[in-house]
Amino acid sequence: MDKKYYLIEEVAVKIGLTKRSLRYYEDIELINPIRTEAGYRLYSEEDIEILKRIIEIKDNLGFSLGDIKSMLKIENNLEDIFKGSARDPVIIKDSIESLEKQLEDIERKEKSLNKLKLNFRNTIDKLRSLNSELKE
Amino acid sequence: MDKKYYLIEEVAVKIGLTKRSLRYYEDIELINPIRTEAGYRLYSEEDIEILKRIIEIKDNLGFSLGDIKSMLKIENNLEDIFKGSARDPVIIKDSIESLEKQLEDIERKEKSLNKLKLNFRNTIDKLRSLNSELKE
DNA sequence: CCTACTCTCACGAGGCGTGAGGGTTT
DNA sequence: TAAACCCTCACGCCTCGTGAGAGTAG
Repeated sequence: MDKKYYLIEEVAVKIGLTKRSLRYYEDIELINPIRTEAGYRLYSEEDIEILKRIIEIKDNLGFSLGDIKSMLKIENNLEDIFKGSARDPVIIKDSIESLEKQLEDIERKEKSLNKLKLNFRNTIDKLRSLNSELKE
Repeated sequence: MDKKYYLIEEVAVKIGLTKRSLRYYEDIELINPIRTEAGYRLYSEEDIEILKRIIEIKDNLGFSLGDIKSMLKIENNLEDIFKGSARDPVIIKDSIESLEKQLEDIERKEKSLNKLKLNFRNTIDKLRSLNSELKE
């Protein structure tokens, strides 16, 4: 099971961030690529998937890199739990609660977004029919 | 048809912004309350509704005040169109296009949000069943 | 006279990076 | 030697405000 790894430049090109930003994302602990002996960053496929998710969540939704960092942290906790290394019921309970809170947040967003969407659709429809009226 | 108007302090309390922010929102042309002779801001019920929407869109969705400003501007254009004072087909066409672009944006957001939601739900479910397993 | 309003100038925190410069690896 | 990497320090821009101070209205 040998893995493929990528240097920072390849990753930058692949996902459309600057190398500088990739280093920055590491500074703020969003991502943690392994290193060569000499200290060169080596990004795994998995790292790249995470980066793509980060970009999607950041660009398409209203989340800051800080928000995303907490999400990822929770995910890491979960991995530990599922792996069996952290089956403390208290931790599990806390995790569930934390996730539920975030889920509520998401659902609130969804509601607002839906309202906005209907609003837009409505207006577009009205405009369209006005447009065809005028053409008659 | 006499309207009710509110001074800045009342509005601030009512909707949970500072007076300072309300003035700021006016600076950046999000809102435009009328004034008394002496220059005091007078907010109408309608202004307050707009402010509430601004807050919802800003807090619950990922939109900046700048984004919101463009949305409101488009809405104003639309009012003119519907009132019949701007029935230029070109303007109508442009408005439709602009709205469609924003709608696409919203739909993209919706998709990402939905993905995120499913992800969260899934994880919560897994955690819950793990939790009840452990209790046996 | 006190309070609420007006304005303007300026500052500030947080988010998201970027640039330069000097050193090391391939 | 050139190109790609490393690090650190510092700066910059944008957003979203906030604070202070001086003047006017009720």
